[in-house]
Amino acid sequence: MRGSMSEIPQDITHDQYAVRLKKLQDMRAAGSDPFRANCEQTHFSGEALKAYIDGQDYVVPVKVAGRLVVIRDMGKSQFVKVLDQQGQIQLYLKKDLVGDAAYAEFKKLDLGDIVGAEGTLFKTKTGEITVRVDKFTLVSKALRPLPEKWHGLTDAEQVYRQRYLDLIVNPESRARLMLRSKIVASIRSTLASRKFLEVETPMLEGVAGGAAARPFVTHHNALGADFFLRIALELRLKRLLVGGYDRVFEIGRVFRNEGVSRKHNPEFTMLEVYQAYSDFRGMMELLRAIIQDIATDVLHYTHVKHAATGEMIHLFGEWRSVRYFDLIDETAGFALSSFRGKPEYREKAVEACQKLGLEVHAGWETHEVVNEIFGKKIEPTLIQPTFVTHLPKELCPLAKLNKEDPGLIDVFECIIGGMEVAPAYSEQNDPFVQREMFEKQVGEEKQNLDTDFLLALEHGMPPAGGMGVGIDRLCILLTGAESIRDVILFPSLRPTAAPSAS
RNA sequence: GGGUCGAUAGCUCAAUGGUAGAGCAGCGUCCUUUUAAGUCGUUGGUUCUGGGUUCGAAUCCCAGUCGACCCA
Repeated sequence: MRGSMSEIPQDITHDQYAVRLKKLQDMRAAGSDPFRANCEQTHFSGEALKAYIDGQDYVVPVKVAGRLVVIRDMGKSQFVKVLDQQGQIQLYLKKDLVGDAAYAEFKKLDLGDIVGAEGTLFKTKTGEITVRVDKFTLVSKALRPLPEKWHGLTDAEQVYRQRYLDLIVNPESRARLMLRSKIVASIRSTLASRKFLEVETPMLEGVAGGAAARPFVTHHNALGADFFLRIALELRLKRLLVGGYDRVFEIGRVFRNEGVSRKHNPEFTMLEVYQAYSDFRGMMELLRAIIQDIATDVLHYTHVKHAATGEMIHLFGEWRSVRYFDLIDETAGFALSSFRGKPEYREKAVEACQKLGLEVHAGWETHEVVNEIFGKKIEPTLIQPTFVTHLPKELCPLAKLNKEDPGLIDVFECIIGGMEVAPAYSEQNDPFVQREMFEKQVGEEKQNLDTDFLLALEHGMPPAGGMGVGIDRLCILLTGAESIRDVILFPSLRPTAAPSAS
């Protein structure tokens, strides 16, 4: 247990917390408040750096604020750096400029303290634009020390549990997670420019539909009812198509009660977008636009490096489009698809898996056996953006069946960097076909049948293209991250007993 | 759920059964344009937790906690 205000360890030089606490108490005893309610700021660091007029030292006045992350004490002058949202800016203090008393106060500041400073911009003899400080104020005292300045914070657990420390000392984390914000903002702007409405639909659902996944269950006390946390946005957004909102999207959290891995977090962010009077081909164009707008406006790159292979992924130009079964046949080494619908199809599919060294589980449906080839042998090899089309209908019950081949559906899976980034469909709007496919999917578990959604479809839903984009995976891809945890500010971890803050 | 690896000072890391160390941070000193500033001195340890083996355990064994990676 660390010392409270009333109990400071005897030897305060042994404990950085105690040293800082003592300084805080001294300040309070002297009548000054080290935790201010406000602090005037005219410029972020980046704006201040841009405000400097070349050759005009000590002319442009600025007020900046941020956390002290570097202190270089030169005796009667100091160079320090503060960190704010835009990055770092250097401050320069001279004893004869701020006065003896203020200078002595400044010397008592610790790394991690948050200060406000006002002064004028100049360029040091080594060329760094710096604020020459006339006045400074401690606006928040840090009682605990920062992690190491050069190596930063590397302990994965602490990086995730105490993300704020990671953001302070690891610039690459700071930049990567900020990039995520900008990516999401760019998506919103692309969709808004195409007249899509952003909506918010329930996270607490009576039926968790729209995907095949195990939901989290929670309980509403007043209603005396269990709710599921949503696993997809689809069935709600399509009701809005019925309601006459022709272009809608939602960017929101969905929850799946399944394993945790480098590619899976129990809660993750989905973009789902629906456009009436369009179809899955329209979604291809939309997805390209979304990603290419991000590349242009946020990344300022036309290609990104695939983290695992180092291969360059080209985001512009035409994207490859290929039929699911063409890829399957090619990988199997024979025309497996020619056996579709024939009695020996399963046998041939199992044979193909065995040839490829893939394990087949006895309980799998035939389409699952075939999809094992896709998941294990094909998807990981599709590094360049690829639309895989004409999937077997069993893989998705919400898509329109293909006119020429009703065993297939009018959909694409967009694969980039060996990862499924976005599935899109021509949406099923025939209430009879939809009911049949739902019933096949839920089997005996009729309580999972969203009959209210089927009722909505019976009122008529316009033909539409729909698409789901896994925002986290897209960010992994575009930021070159190695794990979903690196693009989520606070990834899910096993709870621990809360460490005492007192 | 299974396997492998990891946890040592505030942070980054050493120490292969025999006195737990270094760098940064901290504390004290010198230094009025520094760039991981420099200089001299110096404090700081429940070696993740609990058992066991041993004359002796950070180190070996068992169990647990948390994390990372791989597999399901």
